[in-house]
Amino acid sequence: MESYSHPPFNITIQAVRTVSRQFANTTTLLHETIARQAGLSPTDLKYLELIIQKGQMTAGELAHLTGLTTGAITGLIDRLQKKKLVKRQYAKDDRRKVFIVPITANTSRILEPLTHPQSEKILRHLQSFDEGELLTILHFFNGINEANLSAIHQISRAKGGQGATL
Amino acid sequence: MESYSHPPFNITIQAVRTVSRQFANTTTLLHETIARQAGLSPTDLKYLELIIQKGQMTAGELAHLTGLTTGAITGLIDRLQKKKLVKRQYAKDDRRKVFIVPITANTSRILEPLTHPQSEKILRHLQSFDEGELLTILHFFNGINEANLSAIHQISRAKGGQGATL
DNA sequence: CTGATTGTCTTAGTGGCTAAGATATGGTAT
DNA sequence: ATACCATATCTTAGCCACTAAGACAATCAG
Repeated sequence: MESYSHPPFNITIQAVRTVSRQFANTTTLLHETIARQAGLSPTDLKYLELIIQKGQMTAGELAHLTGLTTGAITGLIDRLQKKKLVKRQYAKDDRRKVFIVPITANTSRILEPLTHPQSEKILRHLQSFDEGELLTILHFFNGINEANLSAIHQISRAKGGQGATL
Repeated sequence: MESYSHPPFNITIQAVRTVSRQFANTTTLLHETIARQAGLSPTDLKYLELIIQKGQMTAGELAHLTGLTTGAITGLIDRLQKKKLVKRQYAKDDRRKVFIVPITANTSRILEPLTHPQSEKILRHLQSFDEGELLTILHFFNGINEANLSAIHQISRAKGGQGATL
């Protein structure tokens, strides 16, 4: 009887759904905690990370990417600039455009102490899996991400289709 | 001697980190999309889900759980009550206390059409894994969640220790 | 019964958001 | 060049959820 040593399949599936939801929750909460500790709002940190990840971009591109209005972007840049985490750089070829340039060194100095221990812990956890297991996890995430993106697209399309394009 | 470098291994680990971050992002974005489509703010939906998940509770308990002030909770309940998604129920034994009772039927009617297709898709994805693979995924999530919670606790403790207890 | 405590609501003030329009630059047709 | 329209960002007014502080009502302790 394998049911002695193995929980029923459906129960395991339900367990995965539960812990993956918890993962989203704890990850969001950790992000907010880090932001508050870094003296930023959660959204400001989120968009700062986006700027760093995508590299320098214009205010308009960021507005489109985040789904925020240009007015909100102006305020966002103002706040980040005051903290020396980004700077405005006016384009030479088109002086209307303003590039938002991340000052990565300053951001790292603030964030790294907060994230480093956690990052190491997760690395060790990941190293406890073998290559095949990691590929399973990778495959799991890829499927969910694909489903999430298509659901976002589909639901947005149903009615007022505006929002972030992250 | 550092020659035991498995070339693909570190790359796979990095890939898992990337897709798990994307998972958090797409999940959050999907949640916001669903909320907007349901006529709720993302935070209102988040807290409504919490009320449903934990079952009925008093306003003060919700305030403690979410990290919001009691004033914010009053506003939250007002908004959800106006939409008939929760109701206030004054405790018999202590008439200061107000229980927030979720009206699950109304919430389901609004949310289910939005979430059902996605839920089915994810179920099918999960069913494509065998039991052992699901247990691997489960183990992965459990480790991360534990690390996240301890990091939240540790970072919060470092300075102003206030926030949600979700 | 009195005074302190508890649980929720109310009020005033703050901050980030949107919508709309101002400002400045760039592109195009004549 | 000139006039005109388009584009990119900033500015302004108003909104809404939040916090902080305190009001109010119910409960508890001596």
